[in-house]
Amino acid sequence: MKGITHGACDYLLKPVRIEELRNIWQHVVRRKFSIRDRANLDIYEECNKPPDVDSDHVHGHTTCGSPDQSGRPIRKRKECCSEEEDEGEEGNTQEIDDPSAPKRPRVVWSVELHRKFVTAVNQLGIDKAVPKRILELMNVEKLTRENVASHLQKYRLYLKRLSAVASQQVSVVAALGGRDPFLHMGAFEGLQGYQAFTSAAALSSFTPHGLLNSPGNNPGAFGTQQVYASKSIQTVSGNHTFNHSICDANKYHLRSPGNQQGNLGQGLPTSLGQTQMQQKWIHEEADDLSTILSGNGLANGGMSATLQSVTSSPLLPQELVECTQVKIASQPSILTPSVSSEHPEGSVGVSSSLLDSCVSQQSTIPLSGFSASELPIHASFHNSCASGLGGTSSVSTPAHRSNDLMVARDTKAGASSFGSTILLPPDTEQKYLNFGGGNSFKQKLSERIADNVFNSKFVWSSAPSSQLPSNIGAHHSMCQRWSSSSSNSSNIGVRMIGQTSSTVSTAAPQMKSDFLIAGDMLMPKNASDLSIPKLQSELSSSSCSFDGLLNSIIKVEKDDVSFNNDLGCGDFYSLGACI
DNA sequence: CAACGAATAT
DNA sequence: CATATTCGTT
Repeated sequence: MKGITHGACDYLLKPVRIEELRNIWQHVVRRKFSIRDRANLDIYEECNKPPDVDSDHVHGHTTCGSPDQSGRPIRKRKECCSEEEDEGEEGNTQEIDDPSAPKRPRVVWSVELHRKFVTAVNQLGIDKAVPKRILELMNVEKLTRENVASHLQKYRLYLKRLSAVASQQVSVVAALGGRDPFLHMGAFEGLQGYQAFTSAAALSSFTPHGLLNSPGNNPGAFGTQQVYASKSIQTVSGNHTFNHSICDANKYHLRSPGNQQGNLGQGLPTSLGQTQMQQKWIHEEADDLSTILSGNGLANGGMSATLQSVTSSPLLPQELVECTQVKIASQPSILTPSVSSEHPEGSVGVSSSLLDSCVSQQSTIPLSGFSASELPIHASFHNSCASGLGGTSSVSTPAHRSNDLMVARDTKAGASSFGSTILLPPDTEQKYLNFGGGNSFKQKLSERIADNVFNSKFVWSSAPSSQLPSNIGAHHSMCQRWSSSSSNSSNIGVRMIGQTSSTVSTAAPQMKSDFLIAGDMLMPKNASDLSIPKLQSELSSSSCSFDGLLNSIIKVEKDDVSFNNDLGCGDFYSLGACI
């Protein structure tokens, strides 16, 4: 049946089904589908798409995002065909055999839609989330169970990947340190760092994505975020919070594990003093995270690992971003001492341990206790680049940042690929996150991260960077840059801690722009969503550096390669670990 | 039979 | 790639 070939451009090559042909034909005829401009577009698509819709939207853009902003995402285009009488008329007749009419337009999982989806999933709990229920919760008109199932499949895949990465990194970390990062550690230092970390992590993990996503998704969110953005750190956390709240508010809360509730989050928010809403979110998130973390040593480890992994993981740029943010965030948290008290040492220990391990490895300078979270990164960088670079004076080199960022950015482009690279750990089976025992952690982490990351399709890549050091040789240079950048970031972080956001903003003006770019990533298709960029840029400014670094690093490592494996110190890992 | 979820097709 | 559809299970 199929063998026919299409005339239209693309189609020429592809064999088309009769049905398809038919549909196309119908469209053409009925709709007077004119070949003109769009002609090139896939006819196929035309067929699928609802005519009206098409007309309205221009291809790519329309896709998803733009709609959301407009208000309603394109959920489904339902009517398209049906309405169109095209098929409809003959409809009855066709019903049976004629698929044409029936053909529904493909569901475009706009941010909005996805948001709903995620929310639903969160509400249900990842384990219980089945298409039918999700569909119910989503309560979207034309969505079908199949649609949801399909999306769920993808989503799960995503989570899995995410977890895999995280686990991997964790393992790596362990390997690197040799010591269990999580298990022990200096309690105290760790505390602050930890808390910071935790909160940051929590926030970051969730937020970052949220940011990216949310902005696109929720216009409202945007505005909010922006508002907060003013303060870098706070902003960051706030943003995150915001995003979440906006987007997922419901979701994340889900169930917090029975564990103690973490105060960390609170501490953060408090310090930040952001809007109630935000705080709320933050708290919640933080709580979740903290809870999770604190809940189990493992969990903690897992968290950190996860976070790290996320950050470091090449997979998602967003993730990277998040990570970055996390770090940033962490600092603020650090500021808040009160929080720490509540948390179990273990958690703290964990974080600290991470840091320590990283630090220890690096000979580089320890920024300061608090920066710990960042430190690791630092260290990692050094390590990775390491061999050659050796002790960098890293800490302060703000100047370069812009360059660094650029690099990072470019890198990112390449980076996108990594994700595939990741291996799934054996454990993977466990739902999605394997690490240690914190189920809650798992969930949350997975959820949040997933949410955010999930959609994001980063487009970073768009920026072709001639500059990119694709080669190993470049690697060194890169490293240096990074290190510098990293150092910068760390510095920033530090400053931030001590000072506040202002510093940050100052420090990384350019970053913003880069960031923006990164921001684009979120919604590749929806240029319209762009609104995000501004905010993001602001928000992320602090994080930007990180992202850039991370990304670049990651990418470099990846691209450059192979080294990673050997020592385990591979840049890649180191990053992950440190980060 | 309905719903799932993985696999596969488009 | 992102979705849709198919297919084998439960």
